[in-house]
Amino acid sequence: MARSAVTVEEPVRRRLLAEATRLFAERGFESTSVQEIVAAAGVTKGAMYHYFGSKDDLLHEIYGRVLRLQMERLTRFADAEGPVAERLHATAMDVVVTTVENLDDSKIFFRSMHQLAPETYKTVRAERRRYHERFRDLVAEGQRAGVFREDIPAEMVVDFFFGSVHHLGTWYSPDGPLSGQEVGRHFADLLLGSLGHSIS
Amino acid sequence: MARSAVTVEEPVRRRLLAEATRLFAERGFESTSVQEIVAAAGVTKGAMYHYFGSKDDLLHEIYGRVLRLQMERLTRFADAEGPVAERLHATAMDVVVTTVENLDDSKIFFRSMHQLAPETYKTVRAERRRYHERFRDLVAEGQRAGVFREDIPAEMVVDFFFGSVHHLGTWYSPDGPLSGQEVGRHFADLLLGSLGHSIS
Amino acid sequence: MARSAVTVEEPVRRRLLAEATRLFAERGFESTSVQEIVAAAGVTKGAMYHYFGSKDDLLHEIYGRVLRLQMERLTRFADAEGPVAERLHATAMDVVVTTVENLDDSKIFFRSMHQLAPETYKTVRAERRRYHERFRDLVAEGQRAGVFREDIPAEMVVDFFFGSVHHLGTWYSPDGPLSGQEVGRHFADLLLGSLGHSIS
Amino acid sequence: MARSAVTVEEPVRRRLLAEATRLFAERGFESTSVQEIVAAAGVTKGAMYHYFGSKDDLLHEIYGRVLRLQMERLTRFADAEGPVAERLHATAMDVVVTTVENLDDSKIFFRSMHQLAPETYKTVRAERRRYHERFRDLVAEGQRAGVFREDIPAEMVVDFFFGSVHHLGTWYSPDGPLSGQEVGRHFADLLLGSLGHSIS
DNA sequence: AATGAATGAGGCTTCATTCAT
DNA sequence: AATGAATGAAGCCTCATTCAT
Repeated sequence: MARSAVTVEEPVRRRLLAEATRLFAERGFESTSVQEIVAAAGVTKGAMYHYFGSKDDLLHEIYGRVLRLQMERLTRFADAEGPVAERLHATAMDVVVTTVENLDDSKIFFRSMHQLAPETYKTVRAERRRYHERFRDLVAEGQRAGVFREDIPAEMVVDFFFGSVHHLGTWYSPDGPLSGQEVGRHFADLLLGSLGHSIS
Repeated sequence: MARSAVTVEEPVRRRLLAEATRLFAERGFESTSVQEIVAAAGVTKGAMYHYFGSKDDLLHEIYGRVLRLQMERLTRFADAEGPVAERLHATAMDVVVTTVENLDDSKIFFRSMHQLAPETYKTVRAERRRYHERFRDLVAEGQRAGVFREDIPAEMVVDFFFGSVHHLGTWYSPDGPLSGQEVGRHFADLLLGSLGHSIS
Repeated sequence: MARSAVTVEEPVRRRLLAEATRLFAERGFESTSVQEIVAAAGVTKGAMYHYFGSKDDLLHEIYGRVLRLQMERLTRFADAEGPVAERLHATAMDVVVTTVENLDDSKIFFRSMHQLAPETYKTVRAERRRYHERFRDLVAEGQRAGVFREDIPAEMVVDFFFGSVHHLGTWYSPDGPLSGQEVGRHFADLLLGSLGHSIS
Repeated sequence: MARSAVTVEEPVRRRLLAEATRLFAERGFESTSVQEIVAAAGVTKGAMYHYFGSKDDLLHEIYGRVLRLQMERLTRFADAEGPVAERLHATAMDVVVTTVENLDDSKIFFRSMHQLAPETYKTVRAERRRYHERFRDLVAEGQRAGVFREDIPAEMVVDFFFGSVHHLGTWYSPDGPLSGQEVGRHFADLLLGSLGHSIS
């Protein structure tokens, strides 16, 4: 079964990550066995340990992918042109849309964070903090510009908002009546409103 | 073995619940072994299985306690006298204060919900829904009264706010600079603000 | 709740033995827990350990009762008057009838014998041997008298017959079409027939 | 690790089945721990659970092997040529010889049947019934042919005889004075005699 | 005569991981 | 690149029994 030498992708590796993500989201990291993952991916344990050093490693890679994606999107929107209120609104919307489009990742994120090895845990926390800081800077920028209320610490506004976003995994369903865009708009409106600014 | 009338020792059952709560919050339900729980409570496994049918049962009882407490507090504040905006503000503050006072319970709540037996899971979801509904009614009442913006579904406002509350377990620390009251005030302000109303 | 000082029976003890017999027959000695027995008898563990030294002791008492009953019946029939063939036939019938009337005892007998403490086990085996020997003597008596074939050791005839009797617990049901008397007659006929003698 | 071509070591699976059979026969299914089985087979528990789904599964496989063997032998003898009385005699002898050659299987059969999962239990009962029916057909054939007495249901004759056979495990010892052949001849003689027919 | 809390040993099973091939 | 047999540690739970009352 010869493969093209050019388009060498690693379907096995990708399948393993995909199934692991799905299963971790569905039943949690601790309640998912390596056996279940490899069975879902249609391979054997040996194959998994060929591509990943451990079950923890799988989780670690998922976190890496999520963090990279989130940061990339956030940066793109936050660094755009335009008034800060509009940028924050657009960014908040995109955060929700991205989360909804990768709901499994979101479900895994906080629920399984503690299962990471201490080293990895620290790295993820730090990366996540940078993510929050970029968002916080946007809020602070608006406060300094006088378009947002200043009596609430920007840091807390961020925790307030991202709490809501993280919670999406608990109630949002793509089969429900609302699209990610719609939820995003509402959430962004609520955020701007809570900052004493109305954009829409 | 007569008991000292003064040092009424904590009953075993209570100690088990307390230690289980602490450990589940600290490292998760799945990552906490029964052995660790009974060791922390200073009893043997047999004693635990005398009081609780299973490890799941322990978790179940914790949920029962949490739900009862939350509902009781919410009802008390929501049913008070006064303008709806003030009642919502006070209720929101109390939700935060209660959560912060029982941060371990909060950490356990969403993270370990999926480990409940399907039957129990349903019961907990239903009870939690009733809780949300009572809060939502307050928001809807204000919308009908014309004091809150009406272009966002009350249901979504509730999910938005409780997401933030649930997230507290992730970042709030009683040793930090802010008291539960302070965070509560900020959160309530943000909530009211997001509804287009300013109370403080 | 004063009791008559005269008719002091011990209903608890009796209930415990009865329920234990039923449960041991139904699911085996090892698969029946003390908890199940006392629950069925409507008492607590403490009560059971008041009357019986151990779970093994319960089993032991059941064996004692069975052995006593069997030996008593066998002796009565074997020692009666009349031709040996008639006595063997009547005895064999009675063995079957008695077994069928106490089918639970029969189910327990061989299945749980190995669970007895070595000491008790020996005693039961010895008592059972005496039982067999009395039956064997009857066969041998008939062989010496020339009414039974002599080319098969009496001992083996006894094992052959009691195997069939013990097996009753596996297939006989009091709700089935045959009474214990009927099965007894057939079995006795088969036994006599196998000895080359026809009585009915 | 190349294998010597001479001492082809018993595969782990086979060793486990062999030791389990021996131990179940010796002390019963419930009183034999998985630990004892794997220790006897010289492997670890993990190895056992690699080959068998559970302790019950081990028992199930033993039953499968026994049933297959019994049916195969019975069919071969029952379907042979010759007068029905001779065929029944030969078959009965072979049943005894086979039982004695696999005495451990026989000891396990009835004693541990109840420990099988309900599903498996039914299957085994059904298979066993087919086995009995083949034997019963032989008896009925002789009755219709007029060579066996007809006043006792063939079904009962079968239960009578197989009771004796099953009981062998209780008293027969390969170290005793009688060979399996000898016991088989006696048992077959007794069976034929009980049917009013003398063959030897 | 009887309770019920508590023990401690042991039972079955799961699981992440390794290793020779 | 991938297999699958095997390990060893750990997990949850059951159970006969004891003991103070």
